[in-house]
Amino acid sequence: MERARLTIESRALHRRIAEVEDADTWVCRPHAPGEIGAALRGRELSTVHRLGKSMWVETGGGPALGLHLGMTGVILIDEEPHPGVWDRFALGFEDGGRLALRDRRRLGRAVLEPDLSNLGPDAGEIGREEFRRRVGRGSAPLKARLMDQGVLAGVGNLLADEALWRAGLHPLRVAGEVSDAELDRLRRALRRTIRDAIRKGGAHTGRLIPHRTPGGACPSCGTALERATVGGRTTWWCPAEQR
DNA sequence: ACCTATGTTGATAC
DNA sequence: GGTATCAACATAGG
Repeated sequence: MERARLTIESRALHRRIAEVEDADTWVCRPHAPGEIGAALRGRELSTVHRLGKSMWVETGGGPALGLHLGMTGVILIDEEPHPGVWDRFALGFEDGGRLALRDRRRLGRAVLEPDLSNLGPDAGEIGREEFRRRVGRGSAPLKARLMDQGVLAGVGNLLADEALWRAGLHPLRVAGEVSDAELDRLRRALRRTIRDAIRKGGAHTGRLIPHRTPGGACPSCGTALERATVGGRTTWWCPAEQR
């Protein structure tokens, strides 16, 4: 999502919106077709922000446009519409260019004035004390706690596996029983993981990620990785190094 | 054909 | 209230 934000920041700001493709009522829910268009036509994108996996674009006095990529969404600027039907939402600019949300699975969202009140602080920015307070509590598995967007915004399945592996912490540990020293270690690993992911282009660039597959081994010690469902998501970890 | 998987998240049930 | 489960989407692969 930070990649998408930077793309918009560098290539789409200060361009005037001439038309809006908002006919997909699933991706644009709860808006009716034409509603986003009516609100944004004639506006210019002024600034773009991100909190965790959510992004919003301010439109110089108009309503903010919230964008979410779901699992398969990507932001494209000035690209031709895909031959298929994967462009679920788009802004057409006065200069002839275009900003598109291309999303095969349609789990992404485009919405006016997005509600961000259920999100915790950004996972890459949170301080030590608040991280301890928010993550180190409850009876849920540590990984589930990490991925709870109300606790911490921005950690998805891959990032969680990668950060826990780097920190040497078992995903099934009870969150409330993790020590402060371990939480500090986890926060540092998570920060590093997020920065690396942003720099390299995504959470899939992590070191553990390529090995999250049947027969995969820990890239550090060679032990066969274990797999289970944790927090509803497929989870891989090294039984030798993560405790 | 049927079942599984997926860089997510919301509504719902216990 | 916190936690777990299922459903929403579309596609690919065994």
